[in-house]
Amino acid sequence: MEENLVIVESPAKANTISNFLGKGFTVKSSFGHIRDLSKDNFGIDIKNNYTPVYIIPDDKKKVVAELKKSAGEAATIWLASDEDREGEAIAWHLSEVLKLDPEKTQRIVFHEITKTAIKEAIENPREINRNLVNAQQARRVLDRLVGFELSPLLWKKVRPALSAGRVQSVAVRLIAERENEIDSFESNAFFRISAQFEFLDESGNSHKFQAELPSRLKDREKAHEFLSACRSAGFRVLDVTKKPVKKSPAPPFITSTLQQEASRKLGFSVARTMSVAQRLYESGKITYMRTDSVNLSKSALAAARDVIVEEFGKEYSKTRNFTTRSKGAQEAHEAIRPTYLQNRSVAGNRQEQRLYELIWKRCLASQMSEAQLEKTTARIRISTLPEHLVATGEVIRFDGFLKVYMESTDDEQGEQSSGLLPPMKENDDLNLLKMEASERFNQFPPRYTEASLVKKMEELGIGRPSTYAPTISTIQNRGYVVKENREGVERKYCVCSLVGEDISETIRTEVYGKEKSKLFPTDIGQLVNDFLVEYFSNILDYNFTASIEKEFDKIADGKLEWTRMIDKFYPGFHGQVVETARTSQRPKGERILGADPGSGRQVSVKIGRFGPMAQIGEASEEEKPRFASLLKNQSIKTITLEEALSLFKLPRTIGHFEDQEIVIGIGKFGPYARHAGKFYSLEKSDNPLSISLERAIELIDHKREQDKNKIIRKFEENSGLQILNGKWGPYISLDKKNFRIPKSKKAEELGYGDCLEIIEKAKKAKKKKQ
DNA sequence: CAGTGAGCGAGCTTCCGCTTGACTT
Repeated sequence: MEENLVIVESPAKANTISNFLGKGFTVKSSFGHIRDLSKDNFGIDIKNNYTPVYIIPDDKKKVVAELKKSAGEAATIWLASDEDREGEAIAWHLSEVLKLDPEKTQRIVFHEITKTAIKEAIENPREINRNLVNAQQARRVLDRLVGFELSPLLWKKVRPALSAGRVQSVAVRLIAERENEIDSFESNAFFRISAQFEFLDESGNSHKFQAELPSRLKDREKAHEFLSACRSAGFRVLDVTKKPVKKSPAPPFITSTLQQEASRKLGFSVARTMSVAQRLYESGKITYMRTDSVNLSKSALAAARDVIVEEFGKEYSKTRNFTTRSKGAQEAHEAIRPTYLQNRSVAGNRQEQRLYELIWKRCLASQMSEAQLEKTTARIRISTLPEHLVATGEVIRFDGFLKVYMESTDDEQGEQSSGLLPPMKENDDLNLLKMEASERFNQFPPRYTEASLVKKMEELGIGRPSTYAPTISTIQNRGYVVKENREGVERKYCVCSLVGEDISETIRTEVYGKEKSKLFPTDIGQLVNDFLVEYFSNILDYNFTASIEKEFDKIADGKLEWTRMIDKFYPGFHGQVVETARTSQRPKGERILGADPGSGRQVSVKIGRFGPMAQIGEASEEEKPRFASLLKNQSIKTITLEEALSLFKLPRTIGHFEDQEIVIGIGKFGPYARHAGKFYSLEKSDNPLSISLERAIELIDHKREQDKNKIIRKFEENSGLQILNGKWGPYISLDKKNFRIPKSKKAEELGYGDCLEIIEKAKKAKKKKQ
């Protein structure tokens, strides 16, 4: 009989700890929470003082059974879940579900997975903190009440299967409001002056450098005035100042910063980052990847120091302890770092290697010296004008942490780093080579990327390291938000230049507004957001989470009873829901675009039962209205009358191919081309209103080619049986029912009998399950 | 599997945070 059973949350952690503890200890994992609220009747007995009704979900029954068995065989059970609200709740649920004897049960915590930390934890056990558990119950119950009251209201008022919640609805709000800001943004033009100078040093060597006018000029006229005044001017150095600047490294990664940097530097989505990190964690290469703490263990600090001194020298090492700045942080784990800092790279696929290297660099850099820079500023006097031009240069005196890592920013127009300025001094004369006044425009506020949304959510204290990626998936799956690229738009701008005595003007073009992997609200997202903000401004408030977190803290401190807190919130909120259900109009987001030139009837767009649609005429009129769905990339907010009218031109015949006509239309699955009774989906870049016959034929040929490759084998014995190539590899299809091929078998080598055997087995297995 | 947009009513959807595999056509 094993003497000790230790229960942690993650199986990978269980493995590591097991090695530290050795004989006499069995370490098992709970795989996170083992119980949750039932889905029936909120899982809360509201009338009975909000008593939670907990159940063990089906996929956790096996784990629980195993833990029960092990617990029964152990003399002492050590509950070693994380030291935060959720972890404490997990410990409590374990003690309840496993019916643990308090005499035999110990609660322990550790923040880092090292032998000393664990030994220390075992020597200092404590009891389960019921106040902390109650804070978690309050959190859980409140989220359930909000989510399960608001979502059905949306089913009733907007569309089935929608959802709303404390976290996701605020995330959607951020994106919707940013889009509104961009819509109402007015771009102003102005002019910027830049000049290229030549400086001749004492030996007569020529140095060229760039200087700028710090202020903007209002318009083209002012730009011309400025250049004219400079035509016959002399230029002289007014003064040169040098200033040392220090740059410090960023703290090591936590979940949110890892997601941001992997997005900027590697182009990973947040979900990709988390799944690659998970693999690195499971193979023991990095510490836990869902964390909000920037803390590093003592052993990691020592290892970092050793590696830095060895690789770069003593002067590059500077041990630092970072403090966590985000508010809601619970700090149950270390920062994300390599388990062995001496490993600069690891085995694995390309993505794993790149992410690991990023983590290694960031962690190491955090323990390195500041970079020392010298910033030089030269002011240049213009003999004919009171304004000064300014040239700046920056040189690195000591690179420090920059040797391994530089944090990126979300700014798309990065500052151009200027190098060293020429060795000029006060009153030196300069030759003007060229001066330009270039038209610029102020930028609309940036749209969110997945990663910058995570950053914003973290600032607001909304969501947790374990939920950032799933939340972002949810709001996309519900159709509130889409991640898209946008083509930029060409814009002309004016450049006036002064060379010698001549002032000339040219018009150039640039592309602006190009977007890559940005989050856009959909029509339904905007509609739902407007509705929720109107009727539930308290829940959608950006500070809602922060203010209830304060209450949870009071509960955790034993100063507030959790059911009292819920009772202060729920009756009012429930009344709000009932009242909104009774009084609010079904929101349609209708917009009237104008009149149909043909019939004079009203043309409008709105959200219908099946999504955004355009409509000619009104339901009240004698003649029935005509309807057409909007295209995927069109929106109720921005569609024009002309665009709406052209939707009614579908379906249309665009020509003939193989003696049959090709008809373009929009169906259940989007735009299609129909030919000889078969349908061919148009691609995203194809516009159904303007697609050419050639392109449509290309799509048909392509599809035919694909279908040819799809079939791996056919059988004479039965034409309904085929081996096909699918998204997840080969599979067997029998009369449109599909069956998996066991991994041990090769698809090409399967005979008719083999297929039937596989099908029979699959059918039997299915019966058994039921 | 590609034409929908009236209204009714069955029965379904849904939250946030902890964790991983199982599994899809």
